[in-house]
Amino acid sequence: MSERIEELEQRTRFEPTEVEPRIVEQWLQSGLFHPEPDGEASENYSIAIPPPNVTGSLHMGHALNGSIQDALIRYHRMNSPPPRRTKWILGTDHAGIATQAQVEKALRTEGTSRQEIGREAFVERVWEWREHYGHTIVEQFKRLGASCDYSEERFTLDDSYARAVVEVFVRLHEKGWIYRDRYIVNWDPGSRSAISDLEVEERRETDTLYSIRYDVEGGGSVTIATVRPETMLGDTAVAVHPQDERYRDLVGRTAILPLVGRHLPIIADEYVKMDFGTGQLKITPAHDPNDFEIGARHDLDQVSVIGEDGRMTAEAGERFAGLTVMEAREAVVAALEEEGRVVAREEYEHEVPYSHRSGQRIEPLISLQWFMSMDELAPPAIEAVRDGRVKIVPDNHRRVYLDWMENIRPWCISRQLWWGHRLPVYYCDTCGHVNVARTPPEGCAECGGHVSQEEDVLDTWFSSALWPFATLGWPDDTPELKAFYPTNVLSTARDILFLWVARMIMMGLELTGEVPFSDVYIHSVIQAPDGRRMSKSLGTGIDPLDEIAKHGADAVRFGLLAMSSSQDVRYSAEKVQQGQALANKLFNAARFALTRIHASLGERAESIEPAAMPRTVEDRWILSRLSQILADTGARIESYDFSHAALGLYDFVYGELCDWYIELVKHRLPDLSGGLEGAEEEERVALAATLLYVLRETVAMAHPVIPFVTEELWRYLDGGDELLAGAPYPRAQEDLIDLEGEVVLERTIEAVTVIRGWRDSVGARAGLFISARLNADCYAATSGLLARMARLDLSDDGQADGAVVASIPVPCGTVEILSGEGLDLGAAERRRTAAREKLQAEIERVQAKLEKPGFVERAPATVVEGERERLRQLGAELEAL
RNA sequence: GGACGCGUAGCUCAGUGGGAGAGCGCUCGCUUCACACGCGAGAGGUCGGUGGUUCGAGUCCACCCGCGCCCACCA
Repeated sequence: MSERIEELEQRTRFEPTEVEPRIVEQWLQSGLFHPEPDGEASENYSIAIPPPNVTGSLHMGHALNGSIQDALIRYHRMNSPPPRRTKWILGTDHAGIATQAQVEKALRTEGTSRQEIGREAFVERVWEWREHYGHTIVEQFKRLGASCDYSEERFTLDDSYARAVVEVFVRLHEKGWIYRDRYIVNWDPGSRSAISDLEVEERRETDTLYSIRYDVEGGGSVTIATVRPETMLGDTAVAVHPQDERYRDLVGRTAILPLVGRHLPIIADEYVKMDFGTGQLKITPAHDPNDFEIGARHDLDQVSVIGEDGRMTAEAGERFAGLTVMEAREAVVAALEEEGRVVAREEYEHEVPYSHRSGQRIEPLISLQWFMSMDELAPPAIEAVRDGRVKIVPDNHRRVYLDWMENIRPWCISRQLWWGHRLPVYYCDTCGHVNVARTPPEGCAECGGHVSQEEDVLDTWFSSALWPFATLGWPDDTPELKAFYPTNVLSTARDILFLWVARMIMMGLELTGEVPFSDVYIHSVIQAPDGRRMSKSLGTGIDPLDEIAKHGADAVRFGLLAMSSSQDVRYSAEKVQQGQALANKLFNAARFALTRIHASLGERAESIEPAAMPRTVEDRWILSRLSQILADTGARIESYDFSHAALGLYDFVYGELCDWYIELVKHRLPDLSGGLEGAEEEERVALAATLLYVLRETVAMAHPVIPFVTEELWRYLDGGDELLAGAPYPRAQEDLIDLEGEVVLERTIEAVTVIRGWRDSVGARAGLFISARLNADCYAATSGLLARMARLDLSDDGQADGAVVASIPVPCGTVEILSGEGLDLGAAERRRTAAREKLQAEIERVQAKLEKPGFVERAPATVVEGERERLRQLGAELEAL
């Protein structure tokens, strides 16, 4: 036996920690993950990874999406013709707010702050941070076995990427779609920046709803309700509904704002609900998005009483200026109480906006920001999804996408941060002209005066929106772009469908004229085992790297794919264990086959080529099953049905290959002992070739799901130097499908199961005191397999000795169990009775069905005949007992 | 207020209008010469509820109950 096989024989289990680092190294050395940029995108396959935050580390979502994308990439790489140009575009996102927050936190522990060290030093610090922590997650992707193109790692702040960002900004500004405006925005006091609508999260909270009486000039009063009394300081009107009979007389008159004394026009606007509260509404254009709109319609003043620091401004008046919003609320209520203006207060449950980034409560306020209009960008992106150029899987998300896109609003793209792409906007210090330019201008285009660049940076999602093409060298017409753009699929979780996916589609169409990907696959969100959100702060997080260390990357990948579905799922440790078991099982099956073949054929074993050479019914069966699972697995991966792809592999390896096929053929490969006859040797060689063939195809088939164990086994099964990652994906062989062979084997399996059950129930020891007799058909059909599998002294009709203890009907005929010494016949009788009762009940059920009025007339003939046949069979079985 | 989705074995979940499934857990038995990350056997389900369509419903329809999630400008 060769050294290689001897060494393999010693390894009784698959040890991921030993194997994985070695295999990763081989893959990286091979260059297989880096395709040369040749050909057209239509003939190549590519995926752009959703770029993880540069300072992030691998969490369960990355691990799942990594497993999904890698399964797709590996499958398509194996399926593409050499040189297998399949590219998984890799890179990280600078993640403005998140990264800045981390570095700020670090600065705080050093007792300083970004304000203290200044912008330049701060940005310097962030780059250092990035150098230090920015590659962690990429290394972690390697541990998962992700076959990204590591040789070309992108970063959304790289110079070339920044060029793309500036180009886009300038182009869209020239078109008039990017503009500057004073508008009410979601102000996040936590990050001291505006954030987009999508970064706001509504939380249900209970507050006090105050009813406050404002006097009306010339007599009378209005009563308004608010949960935010502090904002009354910024009221500039009171509104009622134009059709509201009760208040018709009030419209046009003037209310007096308590505490402040400001004169508030009483206006009519259809926004006001007549049936809610008093039907009288205070209008605060500077601190409420609705009021802002109403204010615009009626040309009302905007009085900003809350500042960007979350404190009351001077405009709030001396008594309140400088107070926090909450302090101001108390103070305002107290002051109003004093004047006797609070007429009611009640508990009130409502939605309160919070920043998704900082967790702080959003302060809507008016601010000068940059916006991107969606009016021209959205329609083509809607059309692309409507007409199927972009397919969203599963398709129930299609509607969600379309609904959102059809009601899309301008996007606030400026952020008051330091970490990110600074807007390519240069304000003239002299004339105030706004210069927008690809390169910093020498001076103002209007007056030649000195210019200063905009302080704000762009929303991170602005640069992310360009990801599929900016990573490939756009705006230049590079070979990479030609070879890999558009990409094939974008795989992500639901939560960034609008934030990112929709924007990529819009930007892709506008800037490249093509959809950035043809499929969007929306995968599950993995929750903690108890159903809560998986999060570090809740303590519900499970670290995928811990799981990889414990169970191996194959196990984690298998588990994640197996548990994923079209909806959110709870993390299942069992599925990971199942994956670990599968990797080990496959390893041992291959190990056994290889060592047994060598033991059985000696030198000859070295020269056996894997090939389908069926000699027996079980050979025909496994080849047939193999061909079908090959077709199924490919189809499942292509249709993003990863769960069934993974579980189907498990079922095949366990339920068919190992439990039955290998068990069935063991005896045909006895240890090399005594002389080998020529014919006998040829039979063994044929079996060895078939067994190796089945294993090789199985291993290759499973590679996209469990790449490590399969790559490890490949060198034993293929014989060449080629890595499995670069080998062709096995194809289903139509001519090996053999339904007749399958039927015979399934019958055999049923018979064996029955006999084993008997032996188990009577407590007989293996092979002792029990034998069985088959009728002739049954015996012939199974070619004696039954005997070996059931470890019985088995004979065909009338040949075995002993009294008949039981006749067991199996699909191919009847098995008679013959007694021997030591049988517990009482147990046998009990079992027989139970079986009889079960059969009787089943017969009655089927009879009732057949006798039911209308069944015979209306049900399809095949169904009726099937039921009758079943009844006959059940009757025969009962008879036999 | 709208949209989408989910209630199937103790747990996590598959399930195509015609005989209720898997993994794990549980019980019993196996140191059977690949694998105890293993092998064999078994227990355990009024398929959330009520109606309807159908010869036939876990599957289709309606309503109800419970749960999740997304969108949304009612103070």
